Amino acid sequence: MQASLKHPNFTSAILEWYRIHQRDLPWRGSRDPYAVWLSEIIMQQTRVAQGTPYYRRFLERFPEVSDLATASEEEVLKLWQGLGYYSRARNLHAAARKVAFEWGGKFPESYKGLLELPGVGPYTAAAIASICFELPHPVVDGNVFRVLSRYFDVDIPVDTGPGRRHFDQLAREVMDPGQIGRYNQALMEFGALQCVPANPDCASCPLVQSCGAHAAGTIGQRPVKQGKTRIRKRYFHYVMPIGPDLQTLLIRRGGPGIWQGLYEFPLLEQEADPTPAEIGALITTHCGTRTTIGTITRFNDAPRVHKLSHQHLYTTFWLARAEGLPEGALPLSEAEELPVPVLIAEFMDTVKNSYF
DNA sequence: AAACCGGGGTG
DNA sequence: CACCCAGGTTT
Repeated sequence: MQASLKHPNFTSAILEWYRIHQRDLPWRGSRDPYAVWLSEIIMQQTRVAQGTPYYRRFLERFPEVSDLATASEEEVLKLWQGLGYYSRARNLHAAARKVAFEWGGKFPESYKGLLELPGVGPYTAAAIASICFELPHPVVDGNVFRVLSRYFDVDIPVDTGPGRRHFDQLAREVMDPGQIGRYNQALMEFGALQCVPANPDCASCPLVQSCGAHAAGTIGQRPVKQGKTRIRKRYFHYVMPIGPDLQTLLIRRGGPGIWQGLYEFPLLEQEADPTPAEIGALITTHCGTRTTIGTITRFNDAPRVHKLSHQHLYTTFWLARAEGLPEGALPLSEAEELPVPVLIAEFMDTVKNSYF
């Protein structure tokens, strides 16, 4: 078994561990750039268990990159709904169009070329280049940061420029260029299953005897991160207009900010409860002066807290009887065809079951 | 360099 | 509750 020059022990142990413990994932074994790219974008900052159903649905609906390229962005976002980080979906669509319409349906076969795809950064380019084309680029993801920072007991923060450069170099030194695709997947799999973030089972680890952090007792402090993420509180008041024929209105959210391209009900962002006049003005803004508001009822007594990574959304839903809604108004059944945030999808479900 | 971007799982 | 997840883009 060939291995890296500088740390053959580490490299061969990872590969041997992988031979025994690797999971049977749907995209594993494929060297088709489209399938590998799709899996990598979906799995960015996403657990395998959460992303796998999406991967299957995308590949079934879009068997080839041309199918994805000719679809509407709205359909792509709808299929992405619930997975989060929706810029991934918009970039996925844009990248597919680039491959299909500018590059003749063929993915770039170099690291630099792959980086030109929107949504493809250093990690994803290295993953595709190594898995599909056996190009000697080490992947450096969250798993790799953790495994290397522990094995070499590195206390340089991983989320800094110097840290990034240090771990890139380290990853390069321990890689096996002779089977780079397999090795990259092995290292990530090792991080995902063996060298886990909390309470790793070091007793069963094949590298325990040479692990720096284990010897130093610093396993729980690796990797070092400096990032401090403050959570912002926001107060949303969604007003769902309901016409005489139970039609409603959804608005496409623009940028910048969360949920770009997704649909939501007319929104007032303020802490205090909106007055009937404010709700009327909101509806007028979106529907024009021909629309009139009838009874307004508060749907949820206490604000529903929707938690994102960096924001807590304290949300109240209001139902507003309305007449003279514009042409764009939709029956609820059609509204469900549009891509919406999970918060809105859950509300629409509740309304359907309790109100009508 | 730092901020921003989702939703869900886990201890 | 804090942390993390097969990260990338924008400012």
